[in-house]
Parts: sequence; structure tokens; C-alpha cells
Amino acid sequence: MSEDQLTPRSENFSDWYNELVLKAELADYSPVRGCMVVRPYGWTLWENIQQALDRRFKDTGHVNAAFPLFIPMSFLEKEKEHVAGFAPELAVVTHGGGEKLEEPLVVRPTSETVIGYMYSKWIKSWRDLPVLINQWGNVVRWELRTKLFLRTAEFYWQEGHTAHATEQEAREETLRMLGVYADFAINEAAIPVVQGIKSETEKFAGAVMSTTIEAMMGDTKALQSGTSHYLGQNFAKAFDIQYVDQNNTQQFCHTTSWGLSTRMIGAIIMTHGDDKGLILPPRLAPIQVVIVPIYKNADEKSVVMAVTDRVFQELKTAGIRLKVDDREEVTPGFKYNDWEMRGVPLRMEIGPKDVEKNSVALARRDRPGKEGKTFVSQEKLAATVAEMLTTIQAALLERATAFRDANIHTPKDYEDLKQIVQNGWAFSYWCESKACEAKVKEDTKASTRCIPLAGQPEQAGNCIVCGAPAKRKVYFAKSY
RNA sequence: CGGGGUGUAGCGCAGCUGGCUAGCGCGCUUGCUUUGGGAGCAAGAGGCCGUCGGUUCGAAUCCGUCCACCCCGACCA
Repeated sequence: MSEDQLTPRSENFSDWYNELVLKAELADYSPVRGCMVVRPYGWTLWENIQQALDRRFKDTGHVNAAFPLFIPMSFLEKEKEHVAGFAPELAVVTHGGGEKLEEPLVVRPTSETVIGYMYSKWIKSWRDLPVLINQWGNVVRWELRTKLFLRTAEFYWQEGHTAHATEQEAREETLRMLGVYADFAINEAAIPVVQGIKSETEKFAGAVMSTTIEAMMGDTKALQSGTSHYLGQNFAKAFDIQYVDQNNTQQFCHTTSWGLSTRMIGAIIMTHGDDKGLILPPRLAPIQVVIVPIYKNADEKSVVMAVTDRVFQELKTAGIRLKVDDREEVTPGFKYNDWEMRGVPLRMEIGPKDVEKNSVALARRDRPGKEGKTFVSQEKLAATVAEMLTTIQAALLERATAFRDANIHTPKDYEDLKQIVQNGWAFSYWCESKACEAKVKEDTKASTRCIPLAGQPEQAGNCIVCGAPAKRKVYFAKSY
């Protein structure tokens, strides 16, 4: 139970987040440093995320498979940048069955290498392409500084790995899947995201191009919420993924990879949550509606529960995920606070007065207090509830979008940029040099988040840092 | 991995410069009364004082070690 007050979000965002994850029973710390235990409520949320994504993957022609957790150390070493990027955070297995292994096994930090190895066996002809495979699983990266959901040593995700005949096809796939992530984030998680390209310094180790969906959290920091990479022929050459084309010549494939992790849960928490706790988007919420029956005595209880049971069945049949909180040991007031903390989008109260008037009370989580409470008829209740859930979903997206837009600014000059990134995102021209990027980072701790695909100006301008000619604008922001 | 902080009941804390049987609030258990915004009363249960070692007649308290977590840096989905 969570009787204690949550640290207000405005007072200390980090404490608020940590307390909320624990109190809402999304996750808990594990006995192993840096790892997390995802509790049933958090895992159900993840399952809903998985379903929404998996549906989209299937719709775009992908199939699921499973590749091993262990990867021979030598595989990682085959792609130079890849191993350089991941070496510091590898977990390595040196013993098995009481014997020292001939070759150490890496616990996968990502699966490009094993999958590349398999692809080289499976792909022979242009007729075998494209290969469009996704895997749901867990990976391990030995992180030094961890935070539940946002960065843990082990995390759960999906990784898509595709192989194509041409660069164009692979680049299209990269952007297609970025679009899938953006569609998911916006329409399921109600998180407005910017689609864009990562800078050279920020891109994935071994990629030719990395793309990202960037989201703004409630403290204005940016969170990379999903990534999609065009890997060029880097992994194809390292693992000899070749096919014979129509002209009977050997060609290297062009590959992509794309991933979205349990970090998305952190994004949902930090985008929508408020001082009272979590606010879950109805489309992903494990419990969309909680019914709190109210009664004073056995007589009232029997009539109230009769209506409650009938309403429960009706909504359940309509496909709404709901729960009746019939706990006897806590008062209705306690339940209100408890479910608000857990982020259930809609609360229904059914009491003696409602039984009398053939009504129920509905309270919207996104609008606390009296403002969000209405009394509706029990007639056509499933339709009323479904409509209200849709309204809440839209309201969350609208609010998050307004917040984000209000905190993105175009700096007049470099001094202005330094101010802006203290509490928001700066959108400005950048010459795309590592030096300017590094200078911003050193001066402000803000990094380039992405060069957005949409919304680029027609005309060229001047780099906000050095004044050199610049073709494109970039977002600078502090990030998680 | 560097700098700072914290670790005493499930949770939040007190226990001061070394001393008695280690306390308080919340939660938990049982009973009765309650129930439309975090209920009340009564009686209970619950503690290797993070770990290992040292100083001491005596350590939750002093010293050291390690571990975990939090904050700030360097590194990252």
C-alpha cells in the first residue's frame, strides 16, 4: 500500500520518478546491481506495448524469431566500431559446467553479430531477400549509472534485423520502422515525438546512419525512445552476408536494425505523470477503468454490488479492461488516491444514490478533483465509457504536445542557446561539426538530439555556435 | 569509475559528545464501530541497527573495509 505522500514532481523530479515506480508497483530493485524486477503491473503495461508494436511489425511484413543470449566474443570483434562502442559495457561468461570456456561468451548487448552470422548462412540469392525478422528479448549492458526503466544493466526490448538487396531498400526500411515507432508513440502512448537523424557522435556503434524518436519529458529533458539504424554493408562485410544478384554476381547485403525497449515505460511515466502519481494512456493502461463501489451497510452493499456486477459484465463484454476494487478494509477515499497514484485513466463510483438515480460517477484521471467528475446514466454505459477513454487518450496527447511545443525555442545567438537548454530544447542551425557539438556539450551539458526529418527550413543559415554556413537545424537538449 | 550523501521493524525517521530492556509515526494482525476524497478506538505481532573486521570492560553510536542505493561528473537504449 502507498499511504505516504509522493514527493511532488515540481519539487524533485528524480525523487518523484523513483518513488512512483516503486509505489505504483511497476518495478523494484533486484538483488543484482543495476538490474530491475518488473512487477506484474509494469509487465502488463509492457505486454500492452508489445502487442501494439508487434501488430505493427506484422502489418509491415515482419516475422518473429529467437536468437541466443550468448554470443562468441570473437563475433563482437568482427565489426571494429561495434566492438569499440560496446566493449566497456559487456558482461562476459568465462566458465560453463565448471570448466573454463575455450572462448568467452558475451551476454548479448544487442544481436547484430549473431544474427548477421545466421543471415550469412540463410541468404544465398536475391530471391531470399528481403529478410525481415524481429526478436523480443532481453539484453545486458554493464551500465555504471542505472535508473529503473531508463537505464538498467539488463532490459527488455525488441530488436528488428533486416537484410536487403539495395541501399535504397534498406534506407526505406530504416525510415519505415522509425515511422512505426513514431506512430506507436503518438497514437498508443500519447507521447509526441520528433523523428530525426542522430549526429555522428550520437549514432549507434557500427551504423552508417542512426535515426531516433525523441520525446520531451515533464522536466523538459529529452529521451531517446526508440532507434532505427541503417547499417550499410558494415555488418554484411564483417559476417559475409552475400547474395547472388540477377546478373549472377556476388553482392553484399544492406542491413538495418531497430529497437524499442522498456525505457518506453519510463517515457510514459515522465511524460504524463503528475503530483498525484502516474497517468497512463488508456490504450496501454493495464486497467482502464476501476470501479469503486460505495455502501454503508449490508443492505446498501447488496443493491450496490448488484449494479456493480452488472456494469462490470457489460464493460468487460465491450472489451474494456477493468477492475472492481471491492476491498473492505479501506475507505473509498483511500481507493481514489490509490488508483490515481497507479494512473488508472478512469474511475467509476457506484453508490446508493447512483443506484437510485440509475447513474454512475465517472472521474477522469487527467483532470483531478471535481472538474473531471461527471454523473452519467447507466444506459449505454459501455459506449459512454469507451468514448471517454478516447477523449482522455486525445487529451493526454494534446497536453503533452502543448507542453513540448511551449518548451522548444529558437535561440537568437549562442548565449541565448545556453539559456534555453537549461530548461527546454533549442532548435537551431548547426554546421554538423563535432567541434561545435562538443563545445555545446561542454558549456551546457546539452547534446544534439537529432536533426529532424520534418520541419527543416527552405533556406540555409548559420551555425549557432561558430557562424559557419549550415544547411539543417538540430535540437540541442539535455537528455536522459 | 571519480566527488558528495544515505543505510536502525514492510515504509518514513529519532536515537546528540560511547552506557540501562533500541524508540516514534505510518503500515501489518485481531475485534468492534466506520465507509460519496487518504476512518476511529482497543489489544497485539514485528529489529543479525547494511557487511566484515578493529578499538573498548562495554559499540546502533568511535575507526577501517566491503556492499547497496541516491545526487553530481565521465560513458550509454
